[in-house]
Amino acid sequence: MNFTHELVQWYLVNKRDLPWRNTTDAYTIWLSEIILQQTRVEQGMPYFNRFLEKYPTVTDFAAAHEDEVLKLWQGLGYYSRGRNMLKTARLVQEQYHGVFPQSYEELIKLKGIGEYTAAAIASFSANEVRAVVDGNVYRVLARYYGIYDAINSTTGKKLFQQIANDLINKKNPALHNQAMMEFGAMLCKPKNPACGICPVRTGCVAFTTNATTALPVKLKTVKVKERFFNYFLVTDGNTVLMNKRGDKDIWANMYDLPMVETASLLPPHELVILPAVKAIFGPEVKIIEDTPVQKHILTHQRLFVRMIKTDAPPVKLNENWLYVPIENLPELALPKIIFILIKNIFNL
DNA sequence: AATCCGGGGGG
DNA sequence: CCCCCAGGATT
Repeated sequence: MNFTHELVQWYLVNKRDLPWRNTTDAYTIWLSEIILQQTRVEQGMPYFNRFLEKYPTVTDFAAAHEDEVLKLWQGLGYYSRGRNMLKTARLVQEQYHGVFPQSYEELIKLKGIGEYTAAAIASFSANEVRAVVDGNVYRVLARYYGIYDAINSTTGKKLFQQIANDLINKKNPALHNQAMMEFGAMLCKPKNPACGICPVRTGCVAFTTNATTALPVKLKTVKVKERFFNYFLVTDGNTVLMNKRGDKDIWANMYDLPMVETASLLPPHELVILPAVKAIFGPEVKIIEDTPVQKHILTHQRLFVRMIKTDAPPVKLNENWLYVPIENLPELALPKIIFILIKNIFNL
């Protein structure tokens, strides 16, 4: 038996029972694939179930409001996935009359669908012969063939895609793709791969040359920026002043609070004399409470977040600000760190 | 080609 | 602390 045939045999015995594997409905598969981008199966699973329950068809999804989608997406991260899903659902409703495309050529045109996702939906829903290359496949191929080209270089990506294209089983591409990914996720793991029980280890270059920890090769990690978010809690006990974020920075179109960003961590008494703060609250800002600074880690940023409670209403309201009744706070899509702060303050 | 976009889990 | 996760869009 050859390499890929062995992996399929391994898959048939060892596969997990995942809900999106029991359907060929392109909409359902699309839902799962977007949710699972850069996301572990265990983390995405509850979101998949909630989305499918709330939006059983793409027509239901297309009728949603963006605030509602982002709320449902809350906590999962990479929120552009949710925003792009709504755009795509509406386009599918309008231009495809609610019938989700199944062909790679149509899928690749849609927002939020790249090479991997188009190949995944096309193969799983219609058995189109398209090889998926995700993080698992990169790792399996790099190790088995001993490929040291970086998986995040342009030439590396093309090389791995080409190899995957050459390997794919034309009789059953869906099964082949599932097997490649599941094998990478369950056995040929990033750390401590289970080489001892691997059915293809004798043909694996990484195993026979003791190079599993060195493969795959990935180019430099980007440096992390530190940012300092000083939030202001303005509340009269009934409402809270909230801010709807713009579409440029992190957490696009989600809700947080009025905030002044500083280049370093300032003590409260230095913070309140900043021009940016005075422009909002006037010359005198009374600090009622100051929460401990919390560190919040993102992929490219380290956030230092604090919240200062004041009783004085702002002298000048930003156009993106609105007073929200406290009982309505659970309806807003909040970034994780804001959700935690709000929850602690109002015991929600 | 580089950079940005979250949050969680494992070692 | 560092790396990775069923990646994609933007510049």
